[in-house]
Amino acid sequence: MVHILLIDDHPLVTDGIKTMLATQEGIVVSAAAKTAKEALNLLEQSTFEIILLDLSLPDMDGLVLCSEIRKNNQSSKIIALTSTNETGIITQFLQRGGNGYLLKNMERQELIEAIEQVQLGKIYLCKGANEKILEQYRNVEVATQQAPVLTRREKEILQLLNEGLTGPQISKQLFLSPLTVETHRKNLMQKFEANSLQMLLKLARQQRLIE
Amino acid sequence: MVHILLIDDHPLVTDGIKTMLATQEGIVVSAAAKTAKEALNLLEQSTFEIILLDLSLPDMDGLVLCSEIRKNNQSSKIIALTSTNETGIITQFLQRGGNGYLLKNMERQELIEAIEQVQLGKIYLCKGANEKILEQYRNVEVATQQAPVLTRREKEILQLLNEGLTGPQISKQLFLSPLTVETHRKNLMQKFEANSLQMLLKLARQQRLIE
DNA sequence: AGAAAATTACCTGGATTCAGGTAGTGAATT
DNA sequence: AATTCACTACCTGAATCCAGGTAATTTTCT
Repeated sequence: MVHILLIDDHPLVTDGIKTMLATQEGIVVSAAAKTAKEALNLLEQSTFEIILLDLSLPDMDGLVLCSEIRKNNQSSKIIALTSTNETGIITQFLQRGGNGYLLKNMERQELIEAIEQVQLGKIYLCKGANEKILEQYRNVEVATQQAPVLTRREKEILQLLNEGLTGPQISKQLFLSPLTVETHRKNLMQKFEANSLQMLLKLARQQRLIE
Repeated sequence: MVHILLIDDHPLVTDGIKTMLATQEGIVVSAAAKTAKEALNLLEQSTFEIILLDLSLPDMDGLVLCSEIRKNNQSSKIIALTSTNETGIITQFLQRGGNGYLLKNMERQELIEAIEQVQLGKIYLCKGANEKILEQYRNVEVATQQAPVLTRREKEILQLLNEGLTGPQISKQLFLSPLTVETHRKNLMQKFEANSLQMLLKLARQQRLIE
């Protein structure tokens, strides 16, 4: 049996969802909260496989609540309920460990599909949200030149440079001479035709070699 | 009637797809090419609503061919056919103007669904590809601390630093003393608690203040 | 086995960054 | 009128980066 916690301050929405799921076998709305505080209390007492979370709550930002829930609970699947598709919200929600994103005017069938998908460990986004995410890729300019071929060591050092480490710090981490790290850095910059570390990282990022 | 150009050097695949679509009303495979060269020739002579493109061709990288096709043709919808789901390939394909991404072992139903979706101007990704894209969002850590408040000048300099300019280069561009730029850089690093330029840019990027 | 590529390490010297200050000017706020 | 903030500019000294090399050892490929 899949147990659901419903977090929303609009009775209309909670009633609607309860009705949608009433006839569905294997799924039961076993608790409902009108505020973030209430929800966190409920989560201390019991566990739920699915959490349906309205992102606009009276007492706390829904995104923050999502992070809070994730802090103490890695297993529950969190599905956001919102009224609008906004790229920034969607990406932030995903970053905070959300599993699904639905508009409140969804169909019954979509809700059930979403619950099933996230149960399987997948991410479910409603059509609009999915498209917003994909659109982001369109506006990135294509790297004009070929990405240079890097050796294993070079990739490794590029990675560490990108994490903000300095040459000497890297040399300690990899048990290498600082001079060796510098040689690799120099070769990287030559391959990318960069003349500063920032430029190197910027170019490598454009080629999707890091981050 | 939807006209399809099929670009693939494996007879098995082209035959399979032709068979899949033979019984489908409103869709016809009206040309097939085994190489990129052939494909480009065909595209000079006629236009196609849909282009099914194998990304591993003998004479040209499929991604490059995708860009080539888009250069002279904004209206055709390009659907990639591949054997593997690789994040880098998927994102690059989308950036180069691709519209759909399918694995070669797809079902007939999925192929038709994909063709319909891209015809409507949407992007169709096979399940695996969609998941790869979404996974990317997971690995971005959420900014833990508050973004510091920056002054106008600081934002400006942060921006230029991010573009890969060095302190002295910025000073020339803004008609400032190099020492002044350095002061701003120093203040920025203090505000972000960074101890290197890369770290500063990394943190600022996490806070979505740049890029 | 031999060639090519990768990895390691060093040298020199100039440029830039980093960290710790101080200080004057102008604009906005209280 | 006094204070705060942003912007400007400077000083010192150490650390790091950048650019141009050379060179020995190991790994990888043919």
